[in-house]
Amino acid sequence: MPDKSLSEAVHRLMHAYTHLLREGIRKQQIELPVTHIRVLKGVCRNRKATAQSIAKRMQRDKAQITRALNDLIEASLIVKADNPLDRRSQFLKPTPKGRKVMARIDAVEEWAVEQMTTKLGSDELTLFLRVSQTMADSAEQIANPEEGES
Amino acid sequence: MPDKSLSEAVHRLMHAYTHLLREGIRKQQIELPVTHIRVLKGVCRNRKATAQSIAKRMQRDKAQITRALNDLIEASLIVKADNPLDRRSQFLKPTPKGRKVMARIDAVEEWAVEQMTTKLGSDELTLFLRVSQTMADSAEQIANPEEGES
DNA sequence: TTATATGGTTGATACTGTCTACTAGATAGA
DNA sequence: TCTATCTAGTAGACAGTATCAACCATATAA
Repeated sequence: MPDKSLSEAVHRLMHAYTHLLREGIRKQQIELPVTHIRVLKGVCRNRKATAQSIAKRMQRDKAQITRALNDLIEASLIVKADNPLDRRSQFLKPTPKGRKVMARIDAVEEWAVEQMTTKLGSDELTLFLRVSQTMADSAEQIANPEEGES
Repeated sequence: MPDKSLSEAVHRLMHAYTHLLREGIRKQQIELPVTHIRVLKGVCRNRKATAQSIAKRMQRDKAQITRALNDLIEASLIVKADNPLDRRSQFLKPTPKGRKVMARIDAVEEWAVEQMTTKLGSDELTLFLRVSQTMADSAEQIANPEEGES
């Protein structure tokens, strides 16, 4: 039973992946920490993204999201637009510059994934993804026992 | 091609797992951050563990390890013993108290893994582990292109 | 003996995650 | 309407994680 090693495997994988990603990002001269990149991705992927929706999607504290958004705005990568439905909140959308950076980040990420998966078959990768999702689902259900799913 | 989702999957899994683990640790009234636990594990698992060997095994900065070790010593969970082979370094070993805490941590980790893997077959889990190792290996090879293996 | 390398420590700093309190606006109920 | 309560976003504070550079003591090579 490889119980114990699961913990180490996840940590190691996460660490290795983050490093690889940062390496690629550094080479592309993109000056953003990984979290900011994930937030930017959230903004680019969803029309009508709000701070709240991104926080929910990423399962992160909204304070953290706000700070990342501020940095992204500071860097002119995204802008806020009024949300006519709720004056407390604003829609977020990438600037042209933001889209360009996003495209370069996508390329880097693709490269990183490629580096990591060269030795794997696509069936293995698919199963890996499915298993990760299942495990994350289970873990989240224990942690926040709501969202009845059965 | 589920390229993009690999990144999110790894992040999500890591986050979910860390939370689950911390939840279990908290319930057990163990007052240690996850990194310290991993270091303690390193000390317990290897006779003749040194700061250096643990840093290497965990692929973490030795400064981080030193600080974690200091906290563990402070908490009387481990002790240093002279290393007769090299007076600069010391062997690390758990105290009886440290072993007891380690046992409880093992139980928590087992529980966490169980929670996450109830919906999975052991074959899926095995493959998952193998795939993670392979990906981490590949990523590390890009990042530190040494340890020639071909 | 001198130069260099290594194990470990310390300081500084950046990134990540979380909690609390707060504001401004939304919403439901009396 | 007025009031209580809720929610979106912000700001402060702090813990945890990761990394880099300088340093000391010892080891090792030249």
